[in-house]
Amino acid sequence: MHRPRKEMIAETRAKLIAAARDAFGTIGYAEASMDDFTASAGLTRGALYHHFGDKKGLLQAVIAEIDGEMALRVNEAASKAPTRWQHFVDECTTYIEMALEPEIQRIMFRDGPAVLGDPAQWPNANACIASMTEHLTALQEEGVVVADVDPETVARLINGASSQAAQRIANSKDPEATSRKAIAAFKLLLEGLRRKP
Amino acid sequence: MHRPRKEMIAETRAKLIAAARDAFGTIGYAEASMDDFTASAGLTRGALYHHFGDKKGLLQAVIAEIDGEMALRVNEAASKAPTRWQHFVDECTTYIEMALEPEIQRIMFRDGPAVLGDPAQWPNANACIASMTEHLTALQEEGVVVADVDPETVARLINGASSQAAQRIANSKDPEATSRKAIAAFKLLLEGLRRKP
DNA sequence: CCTATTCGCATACGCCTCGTATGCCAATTG
DNA sequence: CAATTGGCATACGAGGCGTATGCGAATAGG
Repeated sequence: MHRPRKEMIAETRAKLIAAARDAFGTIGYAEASMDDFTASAGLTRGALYHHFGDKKGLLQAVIAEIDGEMALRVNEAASKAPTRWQHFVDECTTYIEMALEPEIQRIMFRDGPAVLGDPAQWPNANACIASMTEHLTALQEEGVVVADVDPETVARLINGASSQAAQRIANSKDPEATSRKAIAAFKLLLEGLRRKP
Repeated sequence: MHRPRKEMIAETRAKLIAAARDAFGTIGYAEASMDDFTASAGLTRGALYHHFGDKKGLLQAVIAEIDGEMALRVNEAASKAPTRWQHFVDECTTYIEMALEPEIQRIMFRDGPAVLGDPAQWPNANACIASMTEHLTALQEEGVVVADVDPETVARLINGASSQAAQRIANSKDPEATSRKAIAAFKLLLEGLRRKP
């Protein structure tokens, strides 16, 4: 092995991110002790500060990783739709479904915004929004969606509604029924975007 | 004065809530030192623990207070609308406008959910949602809004979209323009709720 | 091949914040 | 007027964070 050094560094970073992701996703950012989860990765806080500056920096790295995964999953799930509009709707519902997962909900929709502020201003963590915005723009050009509205604004509104819907479903006593209700209401709101014939 | 005791207690509680509200709303919940803001109210943490149990308990009290104020303001602002649908729309836009205020944004939409969890499960802090839900129900009975959708679910989705919209506006370089775009997109989504003739 | 230097990471220290246990004094009660 | 309640302050211990410091291994230069 010619450069075990670089590999070791990458491995250390990966181990820290994985351990932090697990801790943040389960007990939450505030409750996660840096001493504890670095130890669970066989490291100490020294490595953390060296690579990420502080706890917030590590959270950013975790968020960037999750965001990338979400964008991949959303694109994959929606790519089979027959029409572009359906593709867009699938994208939104997939987004809600992902937001149901405790780890994503906690890190991306709760602790993340609380610690790092407005998600719209996160660096390298808006792949999903970017994708939705693109589709909305294309739909406007095709005349499917009304023209006089800002695509990214709509994407953000949808994003906000999704996270609420997901929280509601996740905390519901009957998640199945709540999910149906939420998705139905969601699709109704989306209908408002379509051009009337 | 026959019972200065009860008055003093109420005053202490009020002072703690006011001091905490100011601290939470400016520097944020996590950064707010209990020693600091109790001292700024001329008290100590002893009083805080006695009345509210812990820091979270005090946050709950602050949230309950703000929620009550928001509900009042929303109802007042929207009560002049000529039609019930317009009333409902005004309610939503007023909600967005309130969410622009840094204190409300920070406490109600960021730190609150991060510390206390799903806002839908907060005790005594859903007056706004309740009001919107009522109006949606009435609109369904009048045939203005499509019937096969759950009012509270819709109200929650709107709530989520509002908070996103507000954050976007607040962090924008041109808040005026961003606000117009957000409100326009928002109204468009609401149109999806109306029954097609 | 040997030396010098870099740097990844651990260790050690002090500060701050929180939660609890304890104590005091004023207001109420009889 | 004595007894008691309870509102609030003080004191203490534990744990988490950030910084300064140190060590050892991998690299680069001769």
